Amino acid sequence: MIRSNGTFLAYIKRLKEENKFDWITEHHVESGVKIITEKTNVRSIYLIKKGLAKCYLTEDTGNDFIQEFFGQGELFGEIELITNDISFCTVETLIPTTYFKISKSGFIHLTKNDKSFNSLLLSLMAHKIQYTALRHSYNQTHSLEENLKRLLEQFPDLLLHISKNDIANYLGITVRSLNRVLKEGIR
Amino acid sequence: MIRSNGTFLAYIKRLKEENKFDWITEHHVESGVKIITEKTNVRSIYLIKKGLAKCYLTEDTGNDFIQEFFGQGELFGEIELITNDISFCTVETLIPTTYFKISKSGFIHLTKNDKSFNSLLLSLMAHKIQYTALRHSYNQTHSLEENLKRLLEQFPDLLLHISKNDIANYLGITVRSLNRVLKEGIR
DNA sequence: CATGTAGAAGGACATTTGTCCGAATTGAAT
DNA sequence: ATTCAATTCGGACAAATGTCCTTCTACATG
Repeated sequence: MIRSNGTFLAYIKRLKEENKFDWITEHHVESGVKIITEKTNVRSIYLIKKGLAKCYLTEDTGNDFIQEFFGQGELFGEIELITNDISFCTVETLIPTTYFKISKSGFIHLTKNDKSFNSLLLSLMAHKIQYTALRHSYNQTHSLEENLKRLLEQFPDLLLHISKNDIANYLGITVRSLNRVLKEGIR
Repeated sequence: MIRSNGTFLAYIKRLKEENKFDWITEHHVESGVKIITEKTNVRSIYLIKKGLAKCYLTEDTGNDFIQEFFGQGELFGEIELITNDISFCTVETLIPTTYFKISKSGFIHLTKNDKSFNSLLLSLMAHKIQYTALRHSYNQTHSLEENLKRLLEQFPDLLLHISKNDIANYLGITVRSLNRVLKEGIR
């Protein structure tokens, strides 16, 4: 659910502090800002220093599917730069958020010339694939009640930060169903 | 659904033909063979030259979740080698299948010293992430009927190769529901 | 304080999907 | 062709989930 990655963040922080590369910049935005928009070009990679954002796709049905919530240390934009595609999702902040931004040329330079960076990137992507597979497997083979229970155990204060609508979209259900299960009680 | 990747396969074929590395071997197995087993160590990466396999997880409920069907050119095992974890899925052939196998040390050598390989690997993993996100997004926001319709349009002879049980597990439904929708007719 | 508005909650009913089980079908063996 | 076992299919009902809409609540504004 709320993804985070300490090692990668520490590495980028160090790169920036060493001031080797002026193409690493730091930014701060308020809640509700779209850092990346679906179906537009992506020109940089982004790394959350502090904050929370939702990564979602809007389908032709009008429904949103929340892929993941991004927390501290989460990287995004790299997929689009590698595949050379327009973005397949929107990343929107849920609370005031600080992030690092690395330009496309900077990113390409790092992947080609910085072996540590390259290996951290591979690791990060491999974990994304693994994590996603495990999540969808669990969600698809368990009841809504079990899925929600697991989620609340992992993130007890989930409901404080994230609206019910977003949680429902993350689980692929309606708010009505979410309320029902919350009411009936998590046993 | 049936994933395939031409560029990567061609690259590995060439590597093998040039005979530079004796740690690329070719294997053939019958239908129903598990190339990788869940929760065991992975010692190599595997690349399908010709054939078809299913990649699935078995949950504590006893239900299987089929992550993906692997066709020609599909790579697997790389995630586990990168994250240094035991396997999170089982890969089992559905028809007689030929595949290449590259040892862990060979794989690590390639990622570190072969820039073309490294870049093909990054691209392949990025596409896996993108593809998976789009698939689950679609499946979660559309009706069973629409999901099945889309699947059959993409793979008209799906039912010839893959059992209904596997298709149901891929879609996260029961065979009963699958039959119902097939019967009611895809409009 | 009164009023309006937006969002949250839940009742009532419709629809979808699952469970259970018996009927139909297939294929192998005699 | 007949029998048997294994598999597939689908009917009937149960349970889960969605849709629609009303009520409730909180908060902003005149």
